[in-house]
Amino acid sequence: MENLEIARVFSQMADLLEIQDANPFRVRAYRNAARLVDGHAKPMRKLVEEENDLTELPAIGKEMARHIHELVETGSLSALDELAQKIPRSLIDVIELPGVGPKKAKKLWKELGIETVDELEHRAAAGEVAALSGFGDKSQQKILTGIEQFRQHRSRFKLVDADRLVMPLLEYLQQSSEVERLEVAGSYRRRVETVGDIDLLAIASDAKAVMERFTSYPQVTLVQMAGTTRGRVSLQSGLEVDLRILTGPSYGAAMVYFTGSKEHNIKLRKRAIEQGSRLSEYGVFRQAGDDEEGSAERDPWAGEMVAGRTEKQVYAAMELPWIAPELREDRGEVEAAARNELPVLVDLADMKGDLQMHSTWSDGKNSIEEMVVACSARGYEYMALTDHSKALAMTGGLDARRLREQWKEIEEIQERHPEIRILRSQEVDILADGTLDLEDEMLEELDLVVVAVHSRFELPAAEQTARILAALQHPQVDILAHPTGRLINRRPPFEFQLDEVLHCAKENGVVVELNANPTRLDLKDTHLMLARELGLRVAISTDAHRVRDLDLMHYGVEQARRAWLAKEDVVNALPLEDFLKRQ
DNA sequence: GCCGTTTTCGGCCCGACTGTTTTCAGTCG
Repeated sequence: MENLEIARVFSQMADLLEIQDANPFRVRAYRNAARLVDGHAKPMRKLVEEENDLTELPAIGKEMARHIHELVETGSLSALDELAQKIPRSLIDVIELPGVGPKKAKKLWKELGIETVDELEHRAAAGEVAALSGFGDKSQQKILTGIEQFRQHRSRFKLVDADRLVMPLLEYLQQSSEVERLEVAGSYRRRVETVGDIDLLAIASDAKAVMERFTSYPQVTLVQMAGTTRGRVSLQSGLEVDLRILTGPSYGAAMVYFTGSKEHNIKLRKRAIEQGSRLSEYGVFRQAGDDEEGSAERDPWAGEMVAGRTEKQVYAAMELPWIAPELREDRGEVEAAARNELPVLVDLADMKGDLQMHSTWSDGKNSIEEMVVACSARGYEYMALTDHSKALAMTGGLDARRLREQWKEIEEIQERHPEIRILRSQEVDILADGTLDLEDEMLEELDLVVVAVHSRFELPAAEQTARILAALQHPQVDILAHPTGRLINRRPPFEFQLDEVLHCAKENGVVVELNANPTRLDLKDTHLMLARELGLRVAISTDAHRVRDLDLMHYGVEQARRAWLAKEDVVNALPLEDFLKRQ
């Protein structure tokens, strides 16, 4: 059983426990464990095999460790099965619906016998839900609308798609003279590879007017809420957008709060409490002289406000340096900040070259010279031309003869463009048996050998792993491209042992790629963190198939930042001289 | 269920909005 599946079991436990009205902290423990397991680069299966003490992991105690052992060894969890005897598992889908949480799901089930989304839809359509106490016409309608949306848009939005949807909305809002400041926060600002919704923050001279403009954006299909400081709408695309309107003195605190992650916020708030303060989206408040436990008065402005206007001030009030949004995942960044040991993250401006791109020689849309001119215009010192190898016939992959022809053209173009070094390269297919799709004598003449899997994704994990390991041990190989083969929201990674591959890459001096294409982002952040711990270097490459794809580099850099990578960790942040010397 | 510079017990983040409420619970982020 893989980490993702173990994580799923833990979230199901959490959901069912919540419906059962269990201790909310017990519920959270399962959610924390799910998150840890999902984000852990090394398979739990492996940790169990190697007889590691799982309770060493954060969020994993005795009980969770037992659960993981059971899941790895039997493929199921008796605790979940027992719980599912009492509460139907299908209610998990029901609590995903907007406006329905554990309490209401339980009520629907106990009083109307509803166990599934389908049943809920029928009964709501028949008007039976509105008759239930605690529900009403509006709740019933919201449930029906929610079910419709639930069916249409089940997956999260790729960051690049969110970018395309957010830009015009920002432009629309900024046309209003009442908007003084407007920014996107949330997972979008943390540059998470996919986003569930969009969080906007604004300072406005007239909050009501701005909220009205927001809810009347032409793309809005549903206004979920529209208060004086907070609104939420759904767009035609299915994307949900939150708008929070606030005042200057709280802007920085709200940015922190709304940027998240939730786990990062919780860590910060705990720190504030330890220091005798309180952190909310309004600011950092020094708690007024321990006025009795019973200060049940829920005044968000209670105490002396010590920070709030800028993020920097908020962090400083907690004796921390400012933390880059990409790091705010509670993966040790608060602790590192407290020790003043935050990494200096790689930046787009650090990039000195692009190490994967295609031309019309295979499946690219632009000529070599067009790509060269474009790379040069981006200030790069070098670039690698990596057209496909012959096994990928559909892309017009190059055999040895055509590759030699291509080198002649490269030579001519190189003479016309001395300002940039054109590296002779190829994206060589790793064949099913682990051999490479180009003769050794040709490989030796290349400046850079990039290898990748493009076929037989369905091989059993052991074979797939062996295949890649064999390729990495070839002495000419420099870079392993898009190592997991995943396409976000479209194709899962193929099954193999990533940690073994990373170790092997380390031993053989192979660099792993971070493919910057926003549909790939492969390796992903947690994998890259593991690579970094192993001391592997990373190549951030666009895999451009046309000139404009070269501009996708920033998605790769953002992902690298999420993995704590500094420019020293990135080979194509090296100046040309050093890059050439590295091998 | 997890966790520990005061702790192996007793904590565990904070607030807005909605709907159906005669004063607030539930949901959400």
